[in-house]
Amino acid sequence: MSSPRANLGPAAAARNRAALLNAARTVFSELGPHAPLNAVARAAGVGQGSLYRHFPDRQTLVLAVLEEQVVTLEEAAGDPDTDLTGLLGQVTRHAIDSVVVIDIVSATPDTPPDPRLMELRGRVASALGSRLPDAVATGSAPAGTTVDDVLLAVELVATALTRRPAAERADYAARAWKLLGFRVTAGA
Amino acid sequence: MSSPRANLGPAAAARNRAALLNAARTVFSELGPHAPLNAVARAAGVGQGSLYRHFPDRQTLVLAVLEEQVVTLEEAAGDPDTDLTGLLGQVTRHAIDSVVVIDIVSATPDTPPDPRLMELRGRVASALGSRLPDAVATGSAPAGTTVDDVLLAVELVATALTRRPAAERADYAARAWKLLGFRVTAGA
Amino acid sequence: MSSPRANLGPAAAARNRAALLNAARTVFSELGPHAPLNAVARAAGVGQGSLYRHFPDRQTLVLAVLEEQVVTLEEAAGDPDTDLTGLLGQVTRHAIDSVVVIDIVSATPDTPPDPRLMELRGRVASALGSRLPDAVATGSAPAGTTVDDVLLAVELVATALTRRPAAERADYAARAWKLLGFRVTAGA
Amino acid sequence: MSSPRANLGPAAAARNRAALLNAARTVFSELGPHAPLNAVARAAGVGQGSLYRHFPDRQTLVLAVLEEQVVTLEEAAGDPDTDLTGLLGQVTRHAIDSVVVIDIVSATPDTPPDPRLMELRGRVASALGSRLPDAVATGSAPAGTTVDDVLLAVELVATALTRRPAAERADYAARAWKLLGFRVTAGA
DNA sequence: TATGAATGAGGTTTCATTCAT
DNA sequence: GATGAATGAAACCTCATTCAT
Repeated sequence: MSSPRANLGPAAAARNRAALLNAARTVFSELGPHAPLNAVARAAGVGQGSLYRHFPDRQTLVLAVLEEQVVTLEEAAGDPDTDLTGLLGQVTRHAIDSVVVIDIVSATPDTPPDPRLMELRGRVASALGSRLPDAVATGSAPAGTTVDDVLLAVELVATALTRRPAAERADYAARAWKLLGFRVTAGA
Repeated sequence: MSSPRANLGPAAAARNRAALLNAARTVFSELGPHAPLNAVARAAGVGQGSLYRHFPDRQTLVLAVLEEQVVTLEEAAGDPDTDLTGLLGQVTRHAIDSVVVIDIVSATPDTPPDPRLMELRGRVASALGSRLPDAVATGSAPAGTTVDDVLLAVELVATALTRRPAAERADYAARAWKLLGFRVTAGA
Repeated sequence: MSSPRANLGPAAAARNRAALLNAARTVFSELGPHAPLNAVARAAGVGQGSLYRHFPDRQTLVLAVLEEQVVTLEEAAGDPDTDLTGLLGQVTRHAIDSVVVIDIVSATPDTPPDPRLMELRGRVASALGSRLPDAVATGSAPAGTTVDDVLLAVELVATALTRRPAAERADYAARAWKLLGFRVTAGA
Repeated sequence: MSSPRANLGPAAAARNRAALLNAARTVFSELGPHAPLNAVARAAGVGQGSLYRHFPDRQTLVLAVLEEQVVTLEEAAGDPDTDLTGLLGQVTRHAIDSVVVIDIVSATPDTPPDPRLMELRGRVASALGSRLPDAVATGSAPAGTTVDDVLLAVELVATALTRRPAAERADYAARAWKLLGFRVTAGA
């Protein structure tokens, strides 16, 4: 009878997916990790049902957001001129912007770690690890730092950022990296 | 007509309060920071209403749990034989046990920090600060560490523990403290 | 596993809205202005959530009931053969049937008057005002009566009906209108 | 162990009762007819239990408030110089001040009218009735007014005041009395 | 007799998820 | 494949009432 949002057919699928990812970043960032999923759908200009078709649960949606960030990181790691300091800067920026994602991933302690998350973790390790020796050599990372140490450090910082008001995050991250002994590019 | 829980009268007040605090620790620890408050009441063997009388909201309840821990810390700090390493060990143990409390306190970023939390923070700072010079002198803390640095480190560790399965927490904390350059008594 | 109410899809939306309005009239009339909203949902054969989707709060629900009545009044006012006596009769009948609605609308004195209510009031004023001069001329209303007077009279009667047992309302209204000096068609 | 409010023994009984009545007027007036009863107890500086001992339910408490007002009215009626206009002014003032009481008395339509309320009604009728003939004679009340008419008018006005913001009540009452054709002393 | 904590039923509201169209 | 209304379980919280002291 009426004409709600036009049904653009399959063509809209990709567009919708992208819109949902963007909306997810925004909404989670504004409303926190417990933002109602329908807020994401609304922000994306998409029906509830489409949200669930693309991302059957909260976790999947968040992992997709993370994956985007990892891809970006891998691209940066593809440029031979980028060093650990730069990569960590990028990771920090992501953490600052989408702070909450990390809050949702593995939200339930004592839950078997999500394999998809583990995979992303591995890819981050590769990207950062490729620059670690150089970083240690130039003093951008403490002597004796292992790849696991770097990941641990990233986790400490990213998780802590989760609790800080947006306005303080950049400063806070800077202090934390300093305390940890890493040189990190200031967030853009 | 039926026999509800007996009304033990006002005499039960203190007992109830204590029971609620214990229950809160347990329940939050098991069900996570979003555990329904009625689960706490039930675990404490207390009516819904009593919970709300003693602790008008989640935040207040959690702060009371934290306060207990701070009191313990202050007692430990009263013993001249206890050094920073020992105090941090105790803090870490608390964090491991009641991991989630930190998750709830200041759960809403961008919210003006709760003054009650700030007060507790100050007391922790005093307790730890009193031992800092010694710790730096003996190499238990990195050279140049300030009280703020110690608090930052505690925050990084405690927050990160929040995300780890219970079984891994002790190990995880040990690795983190090592990375941060602090000597810390192994969790009990 | 069980068979909850069938999800009839969006097609049911209009039907649900109507069912809720009917249920609201009935339930409020029977249980009084503080009837639990879930009683309305149940009576309408509709889920809790649907009630809240259509009518986000009690006030909105009640205003919708009132609006229906105002529409009926406007229709009656559209018929040139209807005089003030007839219109007031209709208003009185509405008040008798849905007595409580007026109890809920503007339930909180000292609250800024709801603009939606003001709008309805304006529409009632138009409908009644169009017949006032004639009514004064024929002695159906006291000499010198203004539109505001008519509204005041309606308010006095409608509010008072709120307090009377259903069985007495028609008589009570008749007495009140007589005291006020208006000729009003006996309630149907 | 502690010393809460001192238990002054039976001597305090009368004092408590009075305090509760005062508190009831204030609290109902400020919080509306649904004010929690414990707010009344608190405002009276009296324990919950004492409230219930003196006034086993809301209705009883409210009737006691009304009774006080009726007594005042009867005292005024004892003075031969007071006419209907003055008595109605007093009634109006009471209605304005304690507006809500009438809201609570017989809050449930279709409930058998409370006999205590009926008795008060009778006393009001006597007080007002004694002045009616004079009032009609002097034009302070419409010709042909019966005692029942006066009571009906009082009810209309008092009930309607219930819905008005405090600031407007005096004006509103004046308009209503004028519409009803009674001369009434302006509220003090 | 006064006190005030305890109780718990019940109303309100939200939101993850389903499903007819 | 998209849409968006419907569902209802479940959390939150309030408050009338009881009762040990």
